[in-house]
Parts: sequence; C-alpha cells; structure tokens
Amino acid sequence: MPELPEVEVVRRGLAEFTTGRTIDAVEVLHPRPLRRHLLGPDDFSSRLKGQVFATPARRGKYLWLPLASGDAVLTHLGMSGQFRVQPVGAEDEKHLRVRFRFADDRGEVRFVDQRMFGGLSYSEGGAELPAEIAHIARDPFDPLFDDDLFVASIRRRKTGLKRALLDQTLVSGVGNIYADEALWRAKLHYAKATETLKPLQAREILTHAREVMGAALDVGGTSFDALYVNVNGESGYFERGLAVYGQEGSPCPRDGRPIRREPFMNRSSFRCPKCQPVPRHARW
DNA sequence: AAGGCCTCCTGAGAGC
DNA sequence: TGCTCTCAGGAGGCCT
Repeated sequence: MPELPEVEVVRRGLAEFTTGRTIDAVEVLHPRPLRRHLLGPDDFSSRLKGQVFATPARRGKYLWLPLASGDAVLTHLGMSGQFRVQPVGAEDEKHLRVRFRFADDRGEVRFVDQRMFGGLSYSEGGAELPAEIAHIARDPFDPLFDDDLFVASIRRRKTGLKRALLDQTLVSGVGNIYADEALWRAKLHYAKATETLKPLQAREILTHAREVMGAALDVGGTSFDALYVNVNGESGYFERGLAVYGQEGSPCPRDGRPIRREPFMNRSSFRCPKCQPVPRHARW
C-alpha cells in the first residue's frame, strides 16, 4: 500500500530509468487507468510520442514525470499500482495496463496495477506542479512545508485526529499505515477531537510522522504482499518495523498489551488500548 | 462550507 | 470441491 515512502522509492527508481530518454510509443492496454485523461488513451499516446522525460517529482502520494516540453505525465499508484522496468520482449505482467517504449534499446517502463485505483494522465504545463493537484497540501518532507500553518489548521478543524491526518489537503503523503504508526508514537487515540489538540501535541504528531516515514524510506518502503514493489520488482521490507499496523493481538512494544483492531472509515485502525486510550473529547 | 459517507476495483482467504 | 462473503484503502464525488 503505497504511501509517501513507497512513492518516493518509486520516484527514485524511475529517475534512473526515465530521465533524459525519448518516448517512442505508449501502449494503453486497459482504459481504466487513463480515466483522468478525459481525451482518452489514443490522445494520451499521441501527445507523448517523441517527447523527452525530465527528472520525476513528487508531492505526497502523487508522482509526476515532467517532460522537456513543460508538460508532464501525472500518476498516482492508488492501492496496487507499480512501475516496472523490463527488457523489450519480456513476458507481459498479468495486470500490465500501460507500456512506455523508448527510442533507445535500454528496455521499457510498464505501469502495472491490479485494482486500478491508480492511473495516469497528461498534464499540460504540469512540469513544475500539475494544476490537477494544486489542492494537495505539501508533504512533511517538503522544505517549504509550514509546521506553524499545519498546527493552526488542524486545531481549527472539527473532526477526529486520524481523519485529519488522512486529509491530503491538510498534510499529504500520510495513509492508513503511517497514520496509525504516528499516532502510536505520539500516544494519541485516532478519535481525539482535533480542536482539543495542544499546539505542542500537533507539532509532535508531525515529528513522529516524519520519523516513521523516514525510517521506512531508509529501508525502501513498506509492503505486505506482492502488490507493492519498486521499479525493479523488489518488495520493501519495513513491515517488521511496524508497532501497531496489522499487529492485532500482538503485544504493544511499549507496554505489552495486545494491540486492538477497530473498524474505522470502512477500514481498520490499530491501537494499543493502554497507551492510546479513548479520549474524553472524541470525534469518531 | 466543511465534514463525512459512498463508490470504484480485483484477488486472497475464510467459511460453509 | 466450489460457491459466497469479507477485506484491503486512496481519493474524487456528492450529499447534508
């Protein structure tokens, strides 16, 4: 499940294989991942033919491949999206959706996506920052991320803490896994009412999010199954570093109490019942 | 207007 | 054995 660290690993991998290369042809094998490109797959392919890739960029979980023309290919991995680098002629992956062929003989780049929550689109003038993601907040690793603004914004919200952390217009890059891990490190419950956060608590959440995502980035991202792999097909291996996510019944690393899994927003939240107790003021 | 719920997708695994 | 059900969840869209 790609969140910021996994997407950054993919960005770095793609940088090595796409930067400076000239696109020869783009083959769209399934229309679904092109749904955000309203002019359709054929238009997507024809616009890209002959263009040259610059260095890939990222904001939160969004990734884009700038082109020398000033436009860009905007992508999101969704739940199961992958970029793979393969020799020309290698067998197609079962869920291969888009293939980029190049003018040189250094192999092709493939977008593979089982569940197709992810996708690609052509962003006119999007090399610097695609207009389509102008609403996405900077992520905590962005040098221009404003900690004070985040603290003020989250304390103005009237919602639960984890809902706020997952809101990509407030802070981007955090998903279900790292939200749970950051909350555990901060010893806070996911339903704590955001308006009751002390400024220091809001600031500490940021620190914990940076630390846990930074640790995951150091080891190449988190993965639980074959759905996430970097561009070479290698899985991340941060799962052993997770304190609560997916750890139902296992002892809390701090106090040994069994980790609980609870339904939250049609998915799951994991917490320690002792060090992350239900707060007095909660918003579920 | 902000907050929150629904939907899109496929396949693995559980249960009967 | 084979069917059905549940779960995984990012984020746009839409309703209140």
